[in-house]
Amino acid sequence: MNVRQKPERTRLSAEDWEDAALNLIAEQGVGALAVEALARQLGVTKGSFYWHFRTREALLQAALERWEQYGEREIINQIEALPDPRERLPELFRRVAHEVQPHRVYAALLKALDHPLVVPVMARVSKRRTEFLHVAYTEAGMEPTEALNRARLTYAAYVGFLQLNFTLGLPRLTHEEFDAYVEHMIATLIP
Amino acid sequence: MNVRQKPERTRLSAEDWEDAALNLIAEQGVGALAVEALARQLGVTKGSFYWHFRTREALLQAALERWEQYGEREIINQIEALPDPRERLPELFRRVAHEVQPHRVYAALLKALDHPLVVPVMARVSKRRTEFLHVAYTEAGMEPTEALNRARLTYAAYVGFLQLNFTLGLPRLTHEEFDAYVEHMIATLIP
DNA sequence: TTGCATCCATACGCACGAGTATGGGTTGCG
DNA sequence: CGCAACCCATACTCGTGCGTATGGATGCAA
Repeated sequence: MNVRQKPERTRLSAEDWEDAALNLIAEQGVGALAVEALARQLGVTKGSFYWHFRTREALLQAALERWEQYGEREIINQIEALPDPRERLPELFRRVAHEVQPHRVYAALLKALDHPLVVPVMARVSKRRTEFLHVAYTEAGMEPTEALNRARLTYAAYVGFLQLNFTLGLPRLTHEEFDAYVEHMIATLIP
Repeated sequence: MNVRQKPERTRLSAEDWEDAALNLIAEQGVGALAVEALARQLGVTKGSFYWHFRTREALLQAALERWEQYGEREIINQIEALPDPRERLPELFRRVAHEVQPHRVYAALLKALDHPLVVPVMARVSKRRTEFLHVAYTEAGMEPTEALNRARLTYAAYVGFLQLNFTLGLPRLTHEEFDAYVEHMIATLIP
């Protein structure tokens, strides 16, 4: 029903603008989020935009909220369904490693941590994920204090890898090398 | 009225501009690097700037080169002087953890990885440091392949920690918690 | 069909920051 | 002393991107 492709542009909704904004952020970063550029991409003009949103910041705000809520139902929920707690962490690592697309926005927002609207969102998301890791490590048999530090270390490694390999594109890893790296992470970080 | 209050220096050199640029980058990011803002901070006007540099990009380029060359003689050289290879990695971790200031520019550049001038610099610096870790892990008794992955993991953890705690300011760690985290890193990542 | 809300186009104002033109002041040196 | 080379101030131009004003087009309900 909702056939919204590039050639066939019916009327737009606020959600369409938010999705387009997230795509643009994922590809070119928060700094590249300009209303006229987005309008061109959607096949309309600024007049449309300023009917749906009061300002550019409002769009960013809405897009971030949308992304955060969408992220609620992410891999974490599937992982928690696994019966054996000891299976969860390795499985989490492997899944995260092979789901490339969802991390693009996160990597882009990581580079926009100077923007006031981005900071609280990233703080919440990162906190939530780190806490999940904390619980997972505890359930895997670690004592709480050590589990917390391990969770921080793990998440830092994730974030750093995103920056280095994703954004910086260094080093260029083949599939085999990448898989070996993931297995090395698992062997090193999971007791 | 003597308008020039802060520095005694009445005439500026290109190096003065580059240092000021690096300070501004460390505090407010690459995006905040504006010539008129810098000029105000230095107590002069644009006229001075465009005598020393042809363009804004030229200043950024020069500042990055200056930072990279300054970074050559960093902690790494001191660490290599340690006689016992097994002592080097723990000592490196502890020193890096307590030298806060030199990481500010690196953290800021991490958020500017979409800028064409920043990417090659960061690629070189990160590559150099990772290779140093690779050698260090090898000398500590690891086999080369595992040592390389461990080096990548370690450096990713460093980068991620920078982003999360430095830029995002999360979580707020006390000195004791931070030291405990560092020791946990050492125990986990160093064989 | 009429009337109203929704959605968009066109044309503008305006702030901000990069870069230019040009002249004045300062310093070193013969 | 005097003259360059050097350093900086003032006053512009110009492109870009946000936001506004206003009217036209489209869909839906009565």
